[in-house]
Amino acid sequence: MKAPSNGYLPNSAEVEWKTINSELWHACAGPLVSLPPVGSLVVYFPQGHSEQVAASMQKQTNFTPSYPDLQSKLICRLQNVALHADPETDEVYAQMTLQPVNKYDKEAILASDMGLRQSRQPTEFFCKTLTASDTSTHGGFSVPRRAAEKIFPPLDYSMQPPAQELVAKDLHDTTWAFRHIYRGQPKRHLLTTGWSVFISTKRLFAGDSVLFIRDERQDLLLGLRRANRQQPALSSSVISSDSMHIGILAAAANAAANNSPFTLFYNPRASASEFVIPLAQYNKAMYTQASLGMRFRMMFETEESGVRRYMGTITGISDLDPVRWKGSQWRNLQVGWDESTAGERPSRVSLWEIEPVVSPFYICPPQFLRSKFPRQPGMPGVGHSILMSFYMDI
Amino acid sequence: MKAPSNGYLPNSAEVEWKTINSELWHACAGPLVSLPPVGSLVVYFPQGHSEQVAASMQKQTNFTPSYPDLQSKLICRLQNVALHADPETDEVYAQMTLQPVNKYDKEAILASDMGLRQSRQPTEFFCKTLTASDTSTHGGFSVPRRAAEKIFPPLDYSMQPPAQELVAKDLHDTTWAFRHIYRGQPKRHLLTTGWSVFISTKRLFAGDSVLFIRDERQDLLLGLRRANRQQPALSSSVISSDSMHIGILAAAANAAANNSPFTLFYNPRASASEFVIPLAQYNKAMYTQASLGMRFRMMFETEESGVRRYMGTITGISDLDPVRWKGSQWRNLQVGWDESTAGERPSRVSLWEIEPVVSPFYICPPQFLRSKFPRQPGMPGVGHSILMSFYMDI
DNA sequence: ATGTAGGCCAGATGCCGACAA
DNA sequence: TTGTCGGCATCTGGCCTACAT
Repeated sequence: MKAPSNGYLPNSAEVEWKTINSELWHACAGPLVSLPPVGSLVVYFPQGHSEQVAASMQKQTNFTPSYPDLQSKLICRLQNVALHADPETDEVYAQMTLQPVNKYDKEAILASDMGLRQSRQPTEFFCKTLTASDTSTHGGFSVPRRAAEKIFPPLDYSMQPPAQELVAKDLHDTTWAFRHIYRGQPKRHLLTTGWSVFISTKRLFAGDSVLFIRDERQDLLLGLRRANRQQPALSSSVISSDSMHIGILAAAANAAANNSPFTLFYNPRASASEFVIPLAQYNKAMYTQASLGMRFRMMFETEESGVRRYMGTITGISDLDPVRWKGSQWRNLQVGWDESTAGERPSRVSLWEIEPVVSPFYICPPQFLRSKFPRQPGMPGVGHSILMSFYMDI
Repeated sequence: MKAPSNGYLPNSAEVEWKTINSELWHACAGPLVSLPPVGSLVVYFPQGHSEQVAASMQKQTNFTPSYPDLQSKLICRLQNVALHADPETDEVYAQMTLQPVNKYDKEAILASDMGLRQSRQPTEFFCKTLTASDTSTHGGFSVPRRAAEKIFPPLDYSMQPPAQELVAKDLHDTTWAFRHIYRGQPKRHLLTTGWSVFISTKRLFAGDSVLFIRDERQDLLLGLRRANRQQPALSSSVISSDSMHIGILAAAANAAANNSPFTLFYNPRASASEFVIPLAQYNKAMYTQASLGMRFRMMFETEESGVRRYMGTITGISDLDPVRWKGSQWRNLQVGWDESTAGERPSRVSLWEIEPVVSPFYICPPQFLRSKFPRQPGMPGVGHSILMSFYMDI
């Protein structure tokens, strides 16, 4: 599982090898991001983009593109995944090549059994949101005690003061060196020399996060996640995102019509919700009968790169865009949240994002499920086994 | 012709008003950039992009998109133009909405008579390429004498030393203040206080250019043009440019098939050659019979934002991409240049970029022209009048 | 346990004329 | 005419501890 000279790749058998360190990429992408394995089937929901595009396009040009050939979902085979990081911002993104699949044949089911791959969090890492002091020109970086002891090589505490040089590599294989010192009253771990050039070169500010991970070879890797600063109005995202999204819709429509592959870019930290879903995950969700008042849990990322589940209730089921994407399941569930810090959580979610909280009484009998989701020709009857594994997962 | 509070717009009757200062935008775009007026007909040559896309796509994914419905050119009505500037880089670009036109009807000819609009250079402006001293932290900006006397408000030379504060606005309406002082031995104009923050905030380096223009209200405007630095490999341009270009091809193909409008972005300083050509300019070029050995002139931009013509000879006529865009006229002329500083000038150009150098003996009789470019059904016979105006223009 | 402020020194910033191309 | 350098005053950057939360 080891790539020759650049860390190791969890999915190296399936993911094309790139110079990007895959473990660091996933750490930067966050704990909730899991890319489907190459060769699997995925569901691509174009309206995930359309929603955002329509708003900005209408502002800009009073014109909304329409692609009548494009269904609200598109089942594809994932031909290729490549990991990238923007050299300016270190923003991580993935490039996927998708081949539309027309027939819902047996191969589809087999491939769907490849299932989801959990994105393993690196075993040893920490993530800290930068404070004003961390980013000031006046001083260095204050390392949380547990983090320093877990991740950094142990200091020689017989020295006065204990200190060493740390070397870490970022996603572009650029090397950064820091002086790690343990001093002050009370004693603390600090990064001094080298820290300010890192901060200024990467253009980091208070609120952004840095993460250090230690790989199997004890090498230090250094990633970052920028805070979601509001984009300046009429920014380059007009080009790089809107135009891209329009292009994605057009390319998907074209690819579906011609049975040809197309490429899209997935930026996990820019788009809050997935628009490429592993077919297994989608199928699993389709066995859930969503209903008003249904209780569910959903995972969110914490500031320290962990996950936490919040509970909510389905308050409505309706099309997000009844005109252009009627009957689409993309964010068709309106939800309320138990905890009142509401602004942070979305008011609309999709069925495959949530985990229903079920009591045995709420299990729908299989025959009801089949009547709502009739078995496709050539699709073997796997309802029970999937149903079982589904409940076992919860 | 004046917009209420933000400079004036040369094309204000036709170009939608934006918060971008149009005069400064055109100055930054360069003397050779002229946008066609809204409402006119333009020819869109998709392969201008395809050429670049194919190379990078094959590197990335071993997959070249193909859009069989897309002809090598697409006649469109220009519905809208908006001017923008990237807030990070100040790179100027235009956003155009194009409606494909299927019929080559009379309206097309009338619209084509709207002709080209010359991009007027601002009357009072100067452009200087920054030296190492200009960008060093050690000092300020040395203003060329003629430039300072032409553009800046006159100094009070009775002061010792003569000095004043200059205030200028950039494309984002951000205000910059500089101390303008006339001192030294020999005397010279310098910008001191305020200059270094401008340099560092805009991230300018030796080789980049700044330009000061004075508008009709005597206000100073401040633009910049970055040197063509080589892009870092696998940069964000993979997203913002390649994906965009693919999207443009797909969107154009879709729009042509559905007779619907599409939007594209035109970055005049990134793409060396036009891919949106005013129909009048195209038609005019089509009355030129290109032949091996033909002499021509072509305009290029000088470093100081002027233009100069170089002479060359047509050395070959061949398809740029014989497989996918057979018979396309986009850069189908291979050329040699008279002056031997060859590397700077392209080896392939398109017919509408050049000005043939003709002697009376080389004028083709009209009947020959007609046999090569047969009159379209419904297209009135305007050959002679256009032919005349063409030669008069030279 | 860790964020921020004050002290203090070294090195960078930035204004100047000299000189040369 | 204007690019670069040496001289020099000033200010910021950056390492340290103290103190507060």
